[in-house]
Amino acid sequence: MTITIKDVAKKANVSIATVSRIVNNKPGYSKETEKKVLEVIEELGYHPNAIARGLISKRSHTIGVLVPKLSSMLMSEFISGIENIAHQFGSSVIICHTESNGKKTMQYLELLREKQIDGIIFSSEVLTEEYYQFMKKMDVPIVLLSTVSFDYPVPYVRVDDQHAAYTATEYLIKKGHRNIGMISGTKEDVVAGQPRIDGFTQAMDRNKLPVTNNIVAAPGFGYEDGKEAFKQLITQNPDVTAVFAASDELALGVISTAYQMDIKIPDDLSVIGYDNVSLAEMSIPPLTSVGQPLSTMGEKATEMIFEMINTNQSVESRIFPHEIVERQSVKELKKE
Amino acid sequence: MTITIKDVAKKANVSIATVSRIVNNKPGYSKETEKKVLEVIEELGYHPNAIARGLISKRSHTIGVLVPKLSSMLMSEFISGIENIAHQFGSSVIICHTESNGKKTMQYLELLREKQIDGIIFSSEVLTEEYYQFMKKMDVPIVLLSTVSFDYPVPYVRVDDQHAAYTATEYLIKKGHRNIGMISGTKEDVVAGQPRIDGFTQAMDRNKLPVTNNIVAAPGFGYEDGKEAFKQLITQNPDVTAVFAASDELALGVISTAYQMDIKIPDDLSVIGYDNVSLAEMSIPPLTSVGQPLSTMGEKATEMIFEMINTNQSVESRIFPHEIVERQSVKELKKE
DNA sequence: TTGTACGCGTTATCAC
DNA sequence: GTGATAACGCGTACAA
Repeated sequence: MTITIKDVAKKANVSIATVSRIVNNKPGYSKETEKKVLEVIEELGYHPNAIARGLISKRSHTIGVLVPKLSSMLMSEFISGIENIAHQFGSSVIICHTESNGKKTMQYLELLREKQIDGIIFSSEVLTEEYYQFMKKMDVPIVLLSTVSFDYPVPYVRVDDQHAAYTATEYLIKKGHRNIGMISGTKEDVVAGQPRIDGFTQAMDRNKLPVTNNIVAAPGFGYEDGKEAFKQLITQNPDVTAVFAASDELALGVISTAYQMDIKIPDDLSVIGYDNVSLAEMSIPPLTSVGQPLSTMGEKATEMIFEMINTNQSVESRIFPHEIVERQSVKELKKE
Repeated sequence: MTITIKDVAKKANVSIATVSRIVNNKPGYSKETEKKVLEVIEELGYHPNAIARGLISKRSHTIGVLVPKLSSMLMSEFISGIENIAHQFGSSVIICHTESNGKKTMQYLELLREKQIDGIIFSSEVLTEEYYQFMKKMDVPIVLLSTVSFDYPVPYVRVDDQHAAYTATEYLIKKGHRNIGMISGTKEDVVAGQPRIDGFTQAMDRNKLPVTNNIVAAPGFGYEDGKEAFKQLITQNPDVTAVFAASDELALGVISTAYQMDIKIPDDLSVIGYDNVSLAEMSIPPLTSVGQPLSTMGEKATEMIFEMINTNQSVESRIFPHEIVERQSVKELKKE
């Protein structure tokens, strides 16, 4: 038997309306009745039922977050920021790990619709037509986190991947490297794949450095992917002096493989990663990486959701700055 | 304007009762009306409102998960398993990162109560009196994941930490090590601290190996903690040939510091970690570790929650087996 | 300042 | 087979 507002009202000899006012700090009651009701509430251990409230207010105080199951390092930092802000706004967060599987994503979206969530942070895959149409019908605020949409007017929070890749490459070049390899994602990946490749080639081009057999596209962004890709890279281009990896796990893979091949990092080979997850500092040697303010980005995305909820109009997208976090995996190459 | 069961009923010229029956597959309607109603549902794009349903059924189809903000590596694997099963049961998961801060934990518990969640997986800190009493009043199933309670009858899912630590230590001893150091958690930590220390000393004792200055208690289980602790260990006991670290991150810290001190792993020093998170395989050299079936444990805990919900009675606790995952950070010590 | 009564969207219990 | 109608727990016009 859960105890309800009625029980309080009865015991306090007031109407449920009065109790409701007091609970919600709406004006319209005397100090005395307040005191009395508060006492009864305490005595009975009454607590409002958010479900019943939600039915009226049409707000569930819950937001949904769609993230890919992979790359959990990245996501846990995003989620940390998201949850932090959501909690400040008195809302909770439902995490949906989509394992970049279209079907499961749709299942989750249906779940979120049923639950009447107040907003969605979409951080998986690309925003496809199917997802977009579905969410649009749900009629709740959406923001894209570290993802892009093709043609739909959905605000996003991310870094400029191409620019970041450009910066990383140029960093390597400034350190004196000429023959630089890249372990990239796939070209089909319009978020973390092609743009970073573009940034890389752009930097190489502007510095009049050839890009012939320098790029190996890994099927994913994981550690094993990095190992395999590096083997291929070193085979097709044995003279590389530096590698730009499109993720930190990828970078760890190359470091590991290099270690096995007795290639010293950074003496024989410089390596720079991407994302600057906590892993990076734990690497041996500590990994220089392109840092994104992951937690902050998660926070901003969440703030945008609530702003959209409260103002009922869209907000501006936000590109966050990236930075090179220098550690010890890159070495300056002496001119000869 | 969300469209409701009423809209469907009106348009289909039936009562809302009939629509409800059809939506929920309750008997009591003809094939024809079913067809008609289904068409209207499709046409209008009607979807039941889980909040309204929850108000009646008293089930929110949501479970709450309390996890510490730290040790996110561990937690993300737990959560993966939890979410997987929860989704199979048609429920969603609210994650609450408690940052092992008593106040925030209570705030979250209050949030979960308001939201009328159906069950709680508690995986932070120790289950204190305060938490237990609160949750007990909520009157929902609870299971402890990788945690213990003092005296309360709450089912749990975990490994036998003491035994696992014993196994790890004995593994090192079998490899010929005699002077073995341990980087532990704090003694006050009755979950991952003292039990692992006990397992360690027990193994040492049984093998008649002295434990004098072999143990350094780190304040936490992180990378930096490991670095600091190892510095202390190597100072107070320069002859250690092997180290048992109470977490993988701790182990990475010792490997890193050892590397800086030009101590070769595993040639000069063997290291074994604990948890076997994904990090372990990415270490250089790959880290031998005591593995827990993290994802499976999360799954089991969740299954237990739903069993308790459905049967309305408690379930048995479950101790999962651990295993030594051999990689390359431990070397057999030659007898002299 | 306070109470009455209706509605939120749904399910369940009756009648018919 | 089908349809009113009363809950579920709460917020809020409106009236008093």
